[in-house]
Amino acid sequence: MKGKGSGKKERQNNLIQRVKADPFLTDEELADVFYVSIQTIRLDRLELGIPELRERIKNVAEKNYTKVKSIEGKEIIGELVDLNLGSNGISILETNEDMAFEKTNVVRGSHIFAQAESIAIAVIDASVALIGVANIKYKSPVFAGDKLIAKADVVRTRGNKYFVWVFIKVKQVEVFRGKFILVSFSTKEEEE
Amino acid sequence: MKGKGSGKKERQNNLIQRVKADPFLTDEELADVFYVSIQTIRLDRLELGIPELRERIKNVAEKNYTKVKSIEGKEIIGELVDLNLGSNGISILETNEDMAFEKTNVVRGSHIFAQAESIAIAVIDASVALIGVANIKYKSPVFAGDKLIAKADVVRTRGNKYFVWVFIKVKQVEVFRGKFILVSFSTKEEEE
DNA sequence: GCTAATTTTAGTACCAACTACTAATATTAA
DNA sequence: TTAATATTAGTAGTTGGTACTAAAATTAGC
Repeated sequence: MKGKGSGKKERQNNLIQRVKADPFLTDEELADVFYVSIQTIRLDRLELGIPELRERIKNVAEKNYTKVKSIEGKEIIGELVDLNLGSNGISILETNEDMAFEKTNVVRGSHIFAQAESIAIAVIDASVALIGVANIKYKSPVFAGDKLIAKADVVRTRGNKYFVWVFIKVKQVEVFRGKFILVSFSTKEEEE
Repeated sequence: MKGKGSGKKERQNNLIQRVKADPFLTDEELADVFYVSIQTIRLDRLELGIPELRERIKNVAEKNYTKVKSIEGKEIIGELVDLNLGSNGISILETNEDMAFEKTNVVRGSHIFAQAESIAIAVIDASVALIGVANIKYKSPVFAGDKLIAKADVVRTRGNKYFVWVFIKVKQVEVFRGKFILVSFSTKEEEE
């Protein structure tokens, strides 16, 4: 056996890793990496079902194109399953490992907060709403993959202030509760 | 003049819009859209400095590749500019319109919360930290483009509980304050 | 209306990064 | 040493282009 990690199997395993780590490598570059010919790389890709460079790039572009939008562009975090304006609402958020800390797989608090904030804003019957105060408590850690069910209830309204309670549960177990005081702005035009 | 929005200028303006809206269109498809030849589309792209399909896809892929990571993969939100473990820390977060509500340009509370949570976790000297309770207040709205400066101070430590205050300011004006009670887990191996 | 300028098409050669295929050469195993 | 497996070489064809030349169509100016 030769110096590198020779042998077909090893090379193919490494190839999978390489391509996953950097999908922007051409067959030629990969051939250089593994000290084999382009043809060998192509045979490997064929056997492993790895698409060609352009396909890979396209996949990354397409996946992320919608992904980015759904993360930062969405006005509501989680899926709204029930909503009675001015009264209550329910939203569901499926968590995944991208939302969690690498080491522990525990979902970052901000994602849970985002769902809660989002449903709280959605439930009040005002065009523009902002959080004034929030009093929140994380009761137990949420792990990647957990399905979060958030219930929001408007408990009081006073002028442009709304008091909303939000409870989030995972499999009937409460993992978060928060009291939000939302303030709705009158849409005053352009004030610098 | 013909039916569609004929004229070079109009077509080119529309072309810019089209390509921006969907970067995955080939010259051929664009030619069909505007009822002109492929050559015309290519001249237009040349004049407008619009790169070819593959370049566009690559750009989307590359931009989002790092972008997605920086949004959801990052362990710390904002840039850590000062950190004294167990005592205090400062982070800076540049906001943009992606973080804000479309209508009002007001930055979503969850982003501010995320910065605060993140610096609070960073500042305590424990490998794994989770929020137990947070008592927070948004003092005035933050607009897209504002630079958020977050200061965290550990005010008390009791067993595995840490009490951290976080203040966030925009141009010396306080926009957020929050009291976090963080709980550090002893890294118990694999408990299902 | 007629010429000149502009715009649009057509057509060719060439490129990158492939696929799909055939065939030869190395390497390894029995 | 022969058979099986793995690797390399080489050709033709594909997509979605660039870069270029040249002809045809359209429009503007007078």
